[in-house]
This record gives sequence, C-alpha cells and structure tokens, in this order.
Amino acid sequence: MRIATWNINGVKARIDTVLEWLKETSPDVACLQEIKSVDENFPRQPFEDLGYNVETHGQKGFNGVALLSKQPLEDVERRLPGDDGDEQARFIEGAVSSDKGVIRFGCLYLPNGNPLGSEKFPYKLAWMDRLIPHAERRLREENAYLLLGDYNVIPDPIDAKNAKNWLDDALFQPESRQRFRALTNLGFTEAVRACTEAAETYTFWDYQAGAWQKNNGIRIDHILLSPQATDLISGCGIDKHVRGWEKPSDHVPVWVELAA
DNA sequence: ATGGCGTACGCAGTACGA
Repeated sequence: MRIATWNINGVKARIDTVLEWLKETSPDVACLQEIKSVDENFPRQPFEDLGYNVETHGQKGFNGVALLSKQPLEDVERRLPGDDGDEQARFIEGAVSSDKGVIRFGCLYLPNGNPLGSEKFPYKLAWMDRLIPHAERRLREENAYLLLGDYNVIPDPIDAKNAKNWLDDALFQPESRQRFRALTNLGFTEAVRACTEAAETYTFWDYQAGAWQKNNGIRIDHILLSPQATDLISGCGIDKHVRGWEKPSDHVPVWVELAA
C-alpha cells in the first residue's frame, strides 16, 4: 500500500498535473495540501474517475486539505482539536481497513509562520502545540497511524541546501524545530530519514531565483509513522521529477510503501 | 530579497506563500 503526501499549490491550477501523477504512481492514499478551494468547487469527478474516494476540508482562496483513497475512507474528521476559533482549513483525518487492521491518516498543512514578529509565528507555534497532544492521543490508540503533510519545518541543517539562508525564517527557528522534535519524540518514525541518509534530499524548491535549477531546496514535507505503522514500512521516496514538469507545484510528493 | 515567482480573487492590485 502506497501512501503519499503533496502540497499541490492550488487544485484548479494543478488538476492536470495531479491526475498525471496519480496515473503514474497510483498511490492507494494521497494527502493533498493547499487545495485553495472550497469543498463545493473541488473537482471531485476526475479523481473519482481514477477510482478514488474524495474527502476535502477547504476554504476560500488559500489553505485547504484533501484525502484521496482507493478504499473507502472511514471516521473522517476535519479540523485540529484545541481551538474552536481557528477557521483555517489545515487538517483532515480518515482511516481505511486493511488486512493488517485499521490504518489512520492525518493530513496536515502546518502554518508557515512568516514573517517573524507578526502574529503568524505564534499562530504556527500554537498550532504545533495543539498537534502534539492530538498525536499523543492517537498513539495511545495503538493503531497504524500516519501523520503526514506540509510541516513547514526544516528539521536540521542537512535539510536545506543553504541552512544559513533560513536562520531568520519561521521554518528553521529553534522554536519550530524543537516542537517538531517533541512531536517525533512521542514515538514516531520519520519515513524519509528512516530510508535514506543522503544529503540534498529536498521536497520544496522556490519558484524564484532559479532555486530548482540550482537545487537550492529544503525538506519540509514529512511522513511520521506510529510504531505500528513503522513495522509495515517497505520503502519510501520523493517524486522529485515532478518538479521538472510543466506548471509544477513548488513542492513535490513524498511517499511511503507499507506491507499492508 | 526593499521577494525577482506563482496562485486566488476577480478585473486592479492585494493577500499569501516559503
């Protein structure tokens, strides 16, 4: 079973690209971020035509997440618990049944947090402070659970081509990185680092200043697996070639293969 | 980067992203 995450930067602009990728890699579950669409306008039909069940949590203009699954999605929940006043569409969960039991997926679009000094950075940290106890509750269920998406966190210097360029950026602040470590330290395994120690392993390249051509990337899209899910890992990867396609997203898909 | 690009909204130019 292949599980993938991808920040598509707008479903309207990216629909053909996303469909092409789905046909090429055929993930069983795909978590999409930045759909930038309200639920009513999400183009469900072309995804359903490829055999996917579709669940969305969108809003007007920006943000928005979606879950695609070849198997029916059960127990779908929208919104990250902990702040009823948070109107930003950044979190959706669902589960599928497999021969290894229930496998649950949390699809997240973590706040960017820039610029530092604005209200956006404390919002990012507060969002992470809600994510950690939620993840802790899920781990206590002792099922296969994957928490995946655009974390907007560069975990370590090796995860950026030029780490010093990010020192004043919310993605690389000690407070952001500390919370990411606190999350993984609950007992999650981070898929890509479990599969490779290779340097220059990135998931995002800016549209500007020839970042892609210079391989000036960062690794900010992550897949975290509970111990029960970690036991099923048979491989993982990054679909880097997609960044070179026509009209690309600035992010590329990350995936993990489970023996389920 | 005093953001040079890209997307959404909506029809000019502003908000947002990382």
